[in-house]
This record gives sequence, C-alpha cells and structure tokens, in this order.
Amino acid sequence: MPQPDFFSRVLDLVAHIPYGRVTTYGHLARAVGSAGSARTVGWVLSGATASGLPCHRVVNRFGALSGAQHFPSPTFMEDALRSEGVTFDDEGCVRLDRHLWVPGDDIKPV
DNA sequence: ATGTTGACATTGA
DNA sequence: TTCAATGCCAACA
Repeated sequence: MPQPDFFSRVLDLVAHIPYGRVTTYGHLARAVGSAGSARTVGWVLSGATASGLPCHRVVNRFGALSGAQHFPSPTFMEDALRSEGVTFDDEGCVRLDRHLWVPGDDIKPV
C-alpha cells in the first residue's frame, strides 16, 4: 500500500505526537491533507483507542477531552495526560497554549 | 445503492 | 457578539 489510507495517515500522526503534548482534530485533518474532515479523524481514533496509540493526546479545538467517554475508563484520558505533565484549566480542558502540538512542527521547525 | 451517524471545524447571518 | 447551519470522509444499517 504505497498510498496509506486516511486511516493510516491519522494513526501515523497520532503515533508521532510527542510526550506531554496534545493536538486537535482540525490540525490532524489538515496534516493528512483533508482539511475540514476533522469528524473523520475522530472516527479513526474511535477505532484506535485499543491500537496502542496515544489517542488520549488528541483533543478537540477547545482542549476538551471529547473522546474520554470512549475510553475503557472515562478518567483514563485525563489521568494519562496529567501523568505526562499536561495541565488543565478550571473547565477541565487541556491548556493548548502550553501543550498544543502541530503535526510537522517537530520535523519542520520554523 | 441510499441514508444516517460520528471523539469536529468553519463560515454565514 | 452569539447562534445556527453546513461541510468533510468513512463505516454501518
């Protein structure tokens, strides 16, 4: 499969999310070349929760753990992120200002 | 084959 | 400014 499917592309990016960092669906969608298909990204993660990927580092645009309810334990996501040093605000949302990671930023710094 | 749903994002009024 | 509607891609019934 020379051309990875949408599924593989998203999984690849999620697997490349640095430790203690998070990203959003919109950025992932844009990174795979399908800007606007953020919904499909979430669908992929739904099948990647048990794929051994750090899918818990993917949050929505507001930094809220939208998919926490889809994990084996609803608190696993928040617990995992806190375990990596990720901080949350009073609303329980990840501080994207401190941990937001953009795909390609690590392989292509400014 | 068609319609609906889904861990979202963006634009228009 | 806030609220509502639409778009996107893929899988499921």
